[in-house]
Amino acid sequence: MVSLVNDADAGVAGALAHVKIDKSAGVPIYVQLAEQIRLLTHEGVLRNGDPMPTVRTLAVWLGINANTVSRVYRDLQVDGVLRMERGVGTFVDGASQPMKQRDFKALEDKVLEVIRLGRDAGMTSAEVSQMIEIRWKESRDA
Amino acid sequence: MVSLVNDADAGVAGALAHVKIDKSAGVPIYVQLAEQIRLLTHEGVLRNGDPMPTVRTLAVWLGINANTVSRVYRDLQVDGVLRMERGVGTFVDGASQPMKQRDFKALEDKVLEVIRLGRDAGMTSAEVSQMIEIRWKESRDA
Amino acid sequence: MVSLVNDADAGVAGALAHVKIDKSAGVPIYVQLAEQIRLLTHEGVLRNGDPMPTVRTLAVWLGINANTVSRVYRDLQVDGVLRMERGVGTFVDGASQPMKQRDFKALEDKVLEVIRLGRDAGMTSAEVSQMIEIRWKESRDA
Amino acid sequence: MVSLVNDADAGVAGALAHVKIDKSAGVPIYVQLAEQIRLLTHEGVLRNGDPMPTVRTLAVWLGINANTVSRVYRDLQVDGVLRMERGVGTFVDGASQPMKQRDFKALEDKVLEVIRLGRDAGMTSAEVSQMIEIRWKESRDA
DNA sequence: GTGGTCTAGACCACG
DNA sequence: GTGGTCTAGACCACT
Repeated sequence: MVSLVNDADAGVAGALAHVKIDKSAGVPIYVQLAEQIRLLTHEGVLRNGDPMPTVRTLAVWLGINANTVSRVYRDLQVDGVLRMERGVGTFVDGASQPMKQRDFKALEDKVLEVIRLGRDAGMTSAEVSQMIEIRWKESRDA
Repeated sequence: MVSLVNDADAGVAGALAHVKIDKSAGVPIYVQLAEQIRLLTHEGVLRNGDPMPTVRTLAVWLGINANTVSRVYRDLQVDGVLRMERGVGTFVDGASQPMKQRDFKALEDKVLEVIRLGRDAGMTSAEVSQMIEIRWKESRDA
Repeated sequence: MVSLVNDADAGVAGALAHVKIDKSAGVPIYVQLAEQIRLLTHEGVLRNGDPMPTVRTLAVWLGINANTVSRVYRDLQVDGVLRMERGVGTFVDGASQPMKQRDFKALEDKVLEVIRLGRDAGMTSAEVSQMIEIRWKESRDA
Repeated sequence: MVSLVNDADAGVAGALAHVKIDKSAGVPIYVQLAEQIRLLTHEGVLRNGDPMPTVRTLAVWLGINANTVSRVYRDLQVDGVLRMERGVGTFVDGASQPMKQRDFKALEDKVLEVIRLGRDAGMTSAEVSQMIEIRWKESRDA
């Protein structure tokens, strides 16, 4: 399962294979991609120093435009998550510490339970996401 | 400053007080509102036959444009969640069965745990929402 | 000299008339525009609350693409200089205090002297700008 | 780790020590370098006949790519500022007369005043540079 | 009619 | 071959 496209791409081919873009979702593509990359750093799949695929390569992989990927990389660079070197490539840089594996597992388990409960009740994923957003803000303000 | 203009508005004032709109979120306002209304029907706060506030009233409450509320009502009517009666008002109609209270409580508990774990790891709410979306699709396709 | 294009545009037509874009300069267009807008806020020509021209209008005025203007507005919003309201328009927002008129006059006078001395010596404007950049960093690090 | 590989490098080591490259500036590296070399000729630090460092040496000193230095040397040769002799080296050649020391001092003083005033007003160096560019063109056209 | 997103594609700066 | 900028133009979200 080793990709031989080029060294940079091979490094994270597996990691970024998990990225899924829903073009018909209400959420803009660049937000989906940015948040999923952030998520992979928390998950520990992407770690500081790891090379990211080139803008064009990732665009092809995801079936989106290179400019869109470029915007995401730029936004994440401003945020300190990525570092772009002109003529060289893009690298994971200031990613926050990855979660401990058991913490991430715990989070994932809860997420799957939320999904099961929500789906059983006939909810949509957007509905559950909204529930997260609302409660997130409430508990922050509380 | 409680509005007593008509019974419809008074009827669900409490219920819709929980709706929160984030204008700066990536998610469009009309999606936020629609999904939150859906959520309230699952929660049992909005039940079949309940009168909804008028388009204008809700727009004022939420500080958003009346056209946006109008669109949401229209979408939810197409979806069978609301029923608009010309000259009379808008009512909750084909809402799915509300969840059993203990089921909703269980869901809410899991959601709060997800929020706690995610926030502890330094995640954003959008990041967790993306995690929900991704895992939702994966478990559906599995 | 009052422009009657529309209220928003009229408000700053005079102010933004000073903006000059050099498409063949080494400096990217979006940097030129962003810095010149910033400059106008320091100069006091653009003040908090002032409406900016629409993205498309300014693009036409400057003979550049709307996406380029859009990027500038977005960057300045992130920086807190502008505030964009969807469907409404863009406004000057968190601009720092404009300079006192005599301070600005003093700055402008010095700038004109620098230009005169540089030009007399056969320098290019880019050369003088580099001199500014170098000395700026040196005096900051000192 | 002072290089003594050849006399050319040693000759201007001090002069070129003042060159500063900002990789994250909006201005392309090759423009920064070219203008700074030009500036050093006006300043009188680099004089006709002076040997320049080899392309590779300067690239290492500045931490930039040799191709970039090479391009600058080529551009400056076309411009008549440098002369490249195959197999021998690169020399300052058609540089304009260096400024009289007191003139340069006057320019430098004004520049420092501009920097002080601009910084006090909360400006960025790019903002001041834009001011120079704009006023430069205006006073040229006037 | 506002800003926002996305695309396709050209050309440039840099290594 | 990398990222960066810019353009032209379509379509969408929102007021």
